[in-house]
Amino acid sequence: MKLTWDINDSKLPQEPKHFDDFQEWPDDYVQFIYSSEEKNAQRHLSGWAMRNTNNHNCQILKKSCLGVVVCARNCTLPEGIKLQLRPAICDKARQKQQKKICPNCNSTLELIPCRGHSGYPVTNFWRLDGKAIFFQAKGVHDHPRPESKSETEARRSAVKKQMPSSHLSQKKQLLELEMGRYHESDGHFNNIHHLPCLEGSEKFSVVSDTSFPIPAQPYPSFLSTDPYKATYDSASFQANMESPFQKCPNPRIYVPRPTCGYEFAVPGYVSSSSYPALYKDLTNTPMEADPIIRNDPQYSVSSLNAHDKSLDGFSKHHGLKQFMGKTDYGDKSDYVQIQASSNHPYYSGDYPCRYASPSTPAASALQTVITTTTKVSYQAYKPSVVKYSDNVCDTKTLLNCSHLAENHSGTFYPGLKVQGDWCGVKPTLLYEHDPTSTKSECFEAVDTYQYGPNLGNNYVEHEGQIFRFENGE
DNA sequence: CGATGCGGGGACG
DNA sequence: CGTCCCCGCATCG
Repeated sequence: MKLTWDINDSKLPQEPKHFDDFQEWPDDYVQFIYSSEEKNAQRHLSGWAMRNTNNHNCQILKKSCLGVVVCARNCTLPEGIKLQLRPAICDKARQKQQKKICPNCNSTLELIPCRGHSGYPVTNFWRLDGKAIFFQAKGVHDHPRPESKSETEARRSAVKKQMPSSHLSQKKQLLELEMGRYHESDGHFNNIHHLPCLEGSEKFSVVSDTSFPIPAQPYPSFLSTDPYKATYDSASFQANMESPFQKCPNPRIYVPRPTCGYEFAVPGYVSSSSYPALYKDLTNTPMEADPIIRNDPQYSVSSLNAHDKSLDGFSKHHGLKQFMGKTDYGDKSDYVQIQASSNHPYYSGDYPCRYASPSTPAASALQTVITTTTKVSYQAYKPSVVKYSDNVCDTKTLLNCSHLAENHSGTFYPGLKVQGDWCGVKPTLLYEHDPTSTKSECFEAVDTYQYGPNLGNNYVEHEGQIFRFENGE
């Protein structure tokens, strides 16, 4: 169906039978047709950092991928995670961004350009035609996913709020605290409960790990209430869910060798504001082994925004589950594509070198990644070899954790309130509560990115994940 | 401050 | 020409 048209065709399919659900992380040579009502599509949004490219064709909007910003030393954060920041779209801002230092090792940050399309950046094309928005992507991202736009925005908003009161010393303290806690909590959902909200309410967003297949989940009915936001979230949500499966093939691309560890990709972004984001590995197995960081989108949990996640959590709480189901068709298409792409010749070469760190021992079961709003996203991986089916298995394993998650919900949730907007919808909400005010401080002084776990977010995410599992079951 | 779009221009093939 | 990229301008949140 999707190959029946090309973005450059003089005439595109009229009145498509159905519209695709918004895909936050399109990858590979894929095409989608969104409803002109879809806000994310209207805004030409993408999880990838895409910048406008002049193609001298006002009918077709072309955007090219900026890649991802990582630590020049490719250092591994305490938990085996790596920074994967979203490149600023604005050239000027990007240059500034690259002058900042890695919060973990103080080395410089590095922009990994995207060369997934015949050596050129992956390109995305958008074209509005009647009631449909045609989307076409060309190329396979040869780099890890950066933090999603929503995560970035959440981080910023959080920063703004907190900045006023933040102090460096406090920030540092917070950071330390988080780290310590982080360690303590290794890997268990339960731990999450224990985690204090370091950041302040605002900053952290938790990212769940999307590595496993996520069954369709019901969406909160309220989503429908706010079409716009709801759609957005749902879209991203779906994307996240789908991505894991779809992209499984890609893992190889990023990480050539099969490893069994968990990988965590944590984009922590802390530029001026630092939010420590705490993330935990939900899996039972801690990441003690060195987790290899992979860039695989699939694995990256980051794809899910805190919002999304929170959304999930909410949905659960609310008992709205219907929504999830809808993601399906998108998945299918993706899945197919993925398979096709699995063999991509691209990247495999460089990427590994750049990104691949020592492989980590395989972790076992579940992996959850929690990210701060800021953007730390953890990615847990399974062995690179993992396939969809494998993921499924994991999922099952993970299911065990569901109860944990629920506990979380009970525990934390209350604390986290959903204020006017949905957490899922708006990142800011997440931040608003911060149980521990102290943490919220961000360090600005150095412009480093911090990462830390966020309780609220974590909570949400966990739930979301749990949810997923349940559904899957 | 940045994200986005737009569009002129230059460099290449 | 077509493809890419750079740059400035403008709008908007």
